[in-house]
Amino acid sequence: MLDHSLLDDRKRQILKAVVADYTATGVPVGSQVLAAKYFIALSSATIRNELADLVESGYLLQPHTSAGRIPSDRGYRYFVDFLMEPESAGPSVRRAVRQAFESVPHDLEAVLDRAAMVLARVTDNVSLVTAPQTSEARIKHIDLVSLEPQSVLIILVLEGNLIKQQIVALDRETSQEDLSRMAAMLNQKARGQTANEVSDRMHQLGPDRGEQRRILERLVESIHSHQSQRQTVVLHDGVRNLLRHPEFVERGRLEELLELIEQGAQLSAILQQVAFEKDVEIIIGRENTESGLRECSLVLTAYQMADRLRGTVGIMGPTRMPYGQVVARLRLVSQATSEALMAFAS
Amino acid sequence: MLDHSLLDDRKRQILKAVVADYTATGVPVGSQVLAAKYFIALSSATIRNELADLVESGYLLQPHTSAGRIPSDRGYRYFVDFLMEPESAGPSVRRAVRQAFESVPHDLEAVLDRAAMVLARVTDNVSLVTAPQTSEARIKHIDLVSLEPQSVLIILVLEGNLIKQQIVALDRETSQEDLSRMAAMLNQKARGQTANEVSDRMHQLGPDRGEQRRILERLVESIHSHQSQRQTVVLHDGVRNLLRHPEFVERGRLEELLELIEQGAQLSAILQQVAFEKDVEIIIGRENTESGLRECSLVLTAYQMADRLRGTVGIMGPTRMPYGQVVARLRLVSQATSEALMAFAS
DNA sequence: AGTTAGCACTCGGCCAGGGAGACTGCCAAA
DNA sequence: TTTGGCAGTCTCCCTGGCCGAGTGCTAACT
Repeated sequence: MLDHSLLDDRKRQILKAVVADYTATGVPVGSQVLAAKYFIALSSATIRNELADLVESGYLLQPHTSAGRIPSDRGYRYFVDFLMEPESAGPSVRRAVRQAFESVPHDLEAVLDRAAMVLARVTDNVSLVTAPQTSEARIKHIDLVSLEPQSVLIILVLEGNLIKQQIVALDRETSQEDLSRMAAMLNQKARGQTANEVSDRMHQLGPDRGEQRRILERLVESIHSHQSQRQTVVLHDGVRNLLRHPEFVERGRLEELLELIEQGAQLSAILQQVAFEKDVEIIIGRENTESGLRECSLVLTAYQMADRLRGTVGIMGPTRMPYGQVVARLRLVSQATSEALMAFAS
Repeated sequence: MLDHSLLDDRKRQILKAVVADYTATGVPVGSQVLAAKYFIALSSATIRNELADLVESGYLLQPHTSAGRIPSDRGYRYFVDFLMEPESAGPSVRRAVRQAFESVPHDLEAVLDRAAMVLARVTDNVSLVTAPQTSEARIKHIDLVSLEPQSVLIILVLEGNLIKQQIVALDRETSQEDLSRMAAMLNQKARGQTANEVSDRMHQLGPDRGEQRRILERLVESIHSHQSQRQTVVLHDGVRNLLRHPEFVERGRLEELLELIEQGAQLSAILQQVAFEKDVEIIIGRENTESGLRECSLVLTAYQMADRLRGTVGIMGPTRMPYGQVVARLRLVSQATSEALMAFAS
């Protein structure tokens, strides 16, 4: 709001026009174009004066002397904070999103895959999706299945019907009956607790409970490993869209970006940090700490799977993007994703 | 073998040298370079004559009059069929592969992810991995878990400890006791059969078995959906490596390729068709039916998870690639993958 | 017959130079 | 404060010419 008062209304209108025109055309926009298309009442000379001011105060940049102006990161920031008008997704987009989720199976990963796909398509950018954070999810059910005499399948059902499984080798043969008994006991003790709580309580027990202890350990490990391991994975789609943007002609930048995307860990860290209280979070250009993202923007929001189960969904694209449209479409996809998940995460 | 006799020994040596030099340098190779680096006993004029012959018979191409020669698809084919010498992976590569699989959890997808990652890294190309084809896998165990009164979790353990799960809504409340009884029955009937067999037998039953029938249906569906749906997904890694190859400067070609990779279905179809009897299958340039792959080569082989459970692993890259090296490293990764899977697929 | 030296020729890559176009900044007038 | 006019600046693009690499051909050589 402090920034807000620094610009008078006409400067705001001009900044808005520059962002609008530049995001639409990709060409630096000059005073004549602005006068002709957006400010018929003003002459190009007047606009030139205002543009010069906006450059001086850091909202615009001029690539070189005889080119038009483009928004700086600061300009985009001002735009999304104060100037952007709320848009809503058009009917064809709504239809595309609806259709994408219509036939998707009742399966977490399938839904998230689909979300990534459709989001990439409707925003023409790279989509990013993380699985829900399970550290705080409560355990709903535990099942132990004997596979071979010394091999047991641990099945864990968490809130939101999130299922995790792991195969564990045992030290000695254990019958299905024994396992069932153990499972019943575990269910009684662990149900309604989070993995962390189980882990804590486990440490309070002595090291003396034999197989049950071992299974318990693996169980907790299963939750955590799934978490620390799967969560470094960021589902993504639409990398092909990057190639279409002229800002990624430079090979090096593109390669750096691709490495970031395929590697996943750093991106995951960023997506995890998204403040869930905010509706949609936008990170523009140099606001990114990651050097590879210096010329990119992220637009992120959360989807909801169950009460405390939330994940992040968003897009990555060049700083020059139609923020209003992207936000509208991201919201739409996020909501559709939540609905698709709620359908079976009850 | 017919082709083999068409080239005399010196032409073969020259073709081999051209392939070797071109794959190493990326620059069309001329008669002088060949004479200096590979055939000190011959003059460049002699080589020129031979090169002209090789161009005429279609093994080499000349990009333009005053450039050197490059291998044609036919030339590469001749090379991999008759001239390529078996290589073996170096110690640093072996170490990298070993380490990659050392800490991988006992989980199918984790192992395949890791395989894709390391394969992309050691071959500097895009890696492609499909999950095993489950249509012929036998059912080992069925488990039914009551989640909510009207919601049941179906767990299916296939050969190779391949686990599939699905949540199904029931028409009326069913207790865990009922479900356990059903599961016991299903186990007796279905164990040792393939999904297809269960499906067939199901159709022989009347439509009158109520919930059990419904569960059975879903069970079969679970196997099939997982199959038809997950199998169109091709795990991949190393797209960033594509950017490093000079043959993909053209934006259009790259985009087409990326779409193929991200879409997955067509690639999946190709990978499924890999003849498992062959050791390593190489598809060069225009031998690909898919138009996007006309300037690419695929090098593919199979990994083994259990007796009848096999999947495909391979790489996609420009036709100009060090085939010998790639084949050696692909074999290594395939073998390591098989071992990592056997460890828990018993 | 196969090989070699020599030579004229062809063709892409690279660089400098110049014209066109776009936009600016500034100044003076309204 | 706004506006018209104008000189100045900078990129883009096209052109022509040079250079080097490599070829094909012919004639001589083994």
